[in-house]
Amino acid sequence: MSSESAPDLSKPYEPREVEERWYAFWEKHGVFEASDDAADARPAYVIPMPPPNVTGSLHMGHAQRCTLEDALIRWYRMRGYNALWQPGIDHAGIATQTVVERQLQREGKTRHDLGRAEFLKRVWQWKAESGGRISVQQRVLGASPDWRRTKFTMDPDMSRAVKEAFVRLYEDGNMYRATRLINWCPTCQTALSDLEVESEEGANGELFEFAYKVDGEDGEIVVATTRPETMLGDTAVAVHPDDPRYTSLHGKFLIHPFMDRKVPIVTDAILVDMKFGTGAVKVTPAHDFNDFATGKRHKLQEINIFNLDGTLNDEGGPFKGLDRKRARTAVKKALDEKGLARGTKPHQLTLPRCQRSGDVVEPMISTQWFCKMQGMAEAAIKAVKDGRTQIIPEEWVKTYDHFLGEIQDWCVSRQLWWGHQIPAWHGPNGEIKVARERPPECTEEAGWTQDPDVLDTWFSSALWPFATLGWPDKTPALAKFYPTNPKQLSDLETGYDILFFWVARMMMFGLYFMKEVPFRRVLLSGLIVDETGDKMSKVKGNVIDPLDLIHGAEFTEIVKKTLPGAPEAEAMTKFKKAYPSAAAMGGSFPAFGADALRFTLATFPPSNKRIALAPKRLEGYRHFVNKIWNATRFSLDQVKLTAYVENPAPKSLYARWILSRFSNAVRIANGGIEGFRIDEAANEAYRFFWNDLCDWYLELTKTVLAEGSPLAGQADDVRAALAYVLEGSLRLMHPMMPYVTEELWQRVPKPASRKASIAFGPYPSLEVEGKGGDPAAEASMEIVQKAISAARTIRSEHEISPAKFAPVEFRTDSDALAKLLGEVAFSAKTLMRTTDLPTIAKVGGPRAAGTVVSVVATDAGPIEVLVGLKGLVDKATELARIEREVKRIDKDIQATEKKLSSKAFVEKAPKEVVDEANAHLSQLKAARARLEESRTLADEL
RNA sequence: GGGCGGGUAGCUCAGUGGUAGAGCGCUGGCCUUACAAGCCGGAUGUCGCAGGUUCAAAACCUGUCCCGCCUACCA
Repeated sequence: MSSESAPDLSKPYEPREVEERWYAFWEKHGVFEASDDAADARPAYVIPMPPPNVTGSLHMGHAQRCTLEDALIRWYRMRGYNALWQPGIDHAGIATQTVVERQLQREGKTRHDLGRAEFLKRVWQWKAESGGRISVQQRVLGASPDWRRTKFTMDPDMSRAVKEAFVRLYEDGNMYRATRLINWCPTCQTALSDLEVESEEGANGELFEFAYKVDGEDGEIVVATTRPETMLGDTAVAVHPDDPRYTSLHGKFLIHPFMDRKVPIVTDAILVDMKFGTGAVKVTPAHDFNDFATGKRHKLQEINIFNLDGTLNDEGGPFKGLDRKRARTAVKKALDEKGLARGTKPHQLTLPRCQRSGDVVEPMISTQWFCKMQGMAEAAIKAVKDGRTQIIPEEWVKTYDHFLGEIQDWCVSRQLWWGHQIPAWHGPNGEIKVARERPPECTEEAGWTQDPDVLDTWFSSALWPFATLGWPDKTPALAKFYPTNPKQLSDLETGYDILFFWVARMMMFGLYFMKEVPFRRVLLSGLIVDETGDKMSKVKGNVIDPLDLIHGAEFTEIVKKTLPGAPEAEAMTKFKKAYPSAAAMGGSFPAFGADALRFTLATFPPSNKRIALAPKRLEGYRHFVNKIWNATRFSLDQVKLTAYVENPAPKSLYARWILSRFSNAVRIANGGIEGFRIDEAANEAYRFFWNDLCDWYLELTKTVLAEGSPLAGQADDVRAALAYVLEGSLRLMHPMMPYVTEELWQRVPKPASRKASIAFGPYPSLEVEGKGGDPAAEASMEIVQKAISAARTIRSEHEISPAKFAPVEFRTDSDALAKLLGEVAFSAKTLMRTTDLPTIAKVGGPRAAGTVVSVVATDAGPIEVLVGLKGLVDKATELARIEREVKRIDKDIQATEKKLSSKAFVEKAPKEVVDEANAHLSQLKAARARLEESRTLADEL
């Protein structure tokens, strides 16, 4: 790295150039590469990356995945693991097909005009041109997967795995074809799995009532429905067997008003709730899940009234050709004209909608492929119960168990063209053969055709953890990275929203095909929402592109993307409403940089289900990045760090203290990342670096290194510790902030044993950096900090200008404390801004006129911090302050006395709690006495 | 309807039995020569509500209200 290309440290941190440069460097040095080599003795660790959709472009969810997974993978890598982050892209069946169909639409064509083969060519062409843009964007975030191993779920080897899996399931009797009621999306024209149906709650609908006339006699039965058009497919009306209102009608028939058929009255205690509505239910077995079951119980006819596009077919009689919505109106009108309508009531209903198209899903009878789930689900539940896979946070275990406990068979076939075509061949006489390759006897000439359907996108996703490693072949990668023994670490990190879609299915298939769980831990995190807590969606215009946060963007540019086509003013209003803190930033986002974005995303605990993205928060962490930048500059330029000292063993307090604080930070950070509490690691790094290192240590360093400092003898200690801690801090933060840490780490003094990149580690460890806790140094420094803070507070409260210097005195009866304060007096002088070195005296001596006292309680006894106010502060202000103080203390005294007067407390509470309370009380009383004294002294101001 | 989670400072959230915390915001003072993207101070809470257990509850128990999310076929 030539120094010419590196940015000038004296300027504020500019992320973009730095980020691009280091990413290229990492790729060049093969930082991300994992090894399959059986001879490689390093322990293995793997994270299968949730493959983003090929149609996708980077959104905040991806940024969150990248951040958390990259932090984990870098941490393991730095600790010497053979760490594989397996990247990939998902072919995203429906989504991709829709995109390309829309493209065709603009050319005035449909996929049917092209034919299957041509259409698929177009999709592949599209994929080659615009698919996978996302992996470029992931690089911007600093993601470090082993790109050489990128898999696309439609790659030939993935297809082979899919076929293998399907055939094995079929051969084992777990994949079967059946005709039953399934969820059908008329827009996508395909079957859907239960999971792909979303229910929209609280839609305002109505309950329409109408009458069926009884056949052969007077009388009628009134039924209620939210979907009047389905009455065209009614093949029964059900009543409760015990309902006295209808006893006389049992076994009789009703006249269908539009169709030439009689509708039987059946009794069914399962379907019918006597108390609801009229107690009579119309039964449409072909278009309602309950009715379907009822139909099976009573052997009712199943009449499908819809075409695949949702229009009425021949069974719709006079209404044939109408779509569902218009048919509803027409049927109601026709019933009314026949005098059968019996009014409507408002009714709240939940609409099942297709996850992709948003169209209302229609239950249809259809022949599909199903995968048996129950056995696999039980195994998957057991694996978590056994602890073979741990779900973190644990609260999700219940949800996981609940879902798998009630799971239905998985409808895996889709009537699409884009996807893995089902490896089954249909013969001329209805025979079916399932095979890895077309069986030789199943020729087209002999009338055999391959099943036209493709598999649910999630089918290939479910094979991801082992298919990407070469399964069904026994590859070295599979042996090394699939966690067949508990020592092979493997984590699956993702949003909880795909726990069922993906995680549970991987668990089931992993156990089924590999006989062992696909990962040792499942790490679930929350969903990123806008600043007001709303889900990000195109409609709401609140989607933020992570790249705009990283590189900066004008709001006018952003809103063109959030609500394309909408008037700018409207889009801007929505955007600013969704992000109030952005609105306060003016007209644009500055370039926050990838590190700031990552750090922000890293600070949310996984228990946080909704992560509100506040641009203001990013700003705070951008400041932090800059703080690191400046602190490093100061260390290099001012402190003149040139040498690195391994295992420093300083004698002086400050150096001992910062090493101890650092070791504490190292322990917390390691514990945090290990337990998937990256937020704890990030917060501790932030706190340590800013508060301990910058606010205290670097300030103290200045006093040690000041010209003519009596502390000059500590200079070597202080420098050695700083070099050690600074280099270590950068490594500590690298998993969360890869770029700035690399940029700075390259410049700081470091041991010769370090490799070319900070990414190679080592990560600060419990054994090295984390072992040096120094409780004595921490205790001493705490006292010093408290004493200095006390003086500062007094100065501030009395509004003594920093330009003016005040006399300060420390008083203590403890020799140890006196010694300590004597040692740090010179530093304290600067930090408290006093004219002369603070004097050290015994408690109880005479106090100068106009002196205010603050007491710092320590284990070795109290330290009184005396600040002379004479000539600096006016008397009235001082007296008023004393009054306020007296009031506060009196209140505290009362409360404490009351507590101590309680017999129960004194007798039952642990001794140390009682002692503490007593100590507290005596301190309060002493403080009270000093205040009285101060009042007298104030008179002399 | 069932399940899960949450209600703590203005905001976003930590905090699972011992004197209420952080960041941001607010506020007073400082251009103290690394950083004003900064430094030194300060204020702020009936810890949703009501009971209970306990010497002691934000935390544990019961009830209740509100808010999310997941799930379900009330016609």
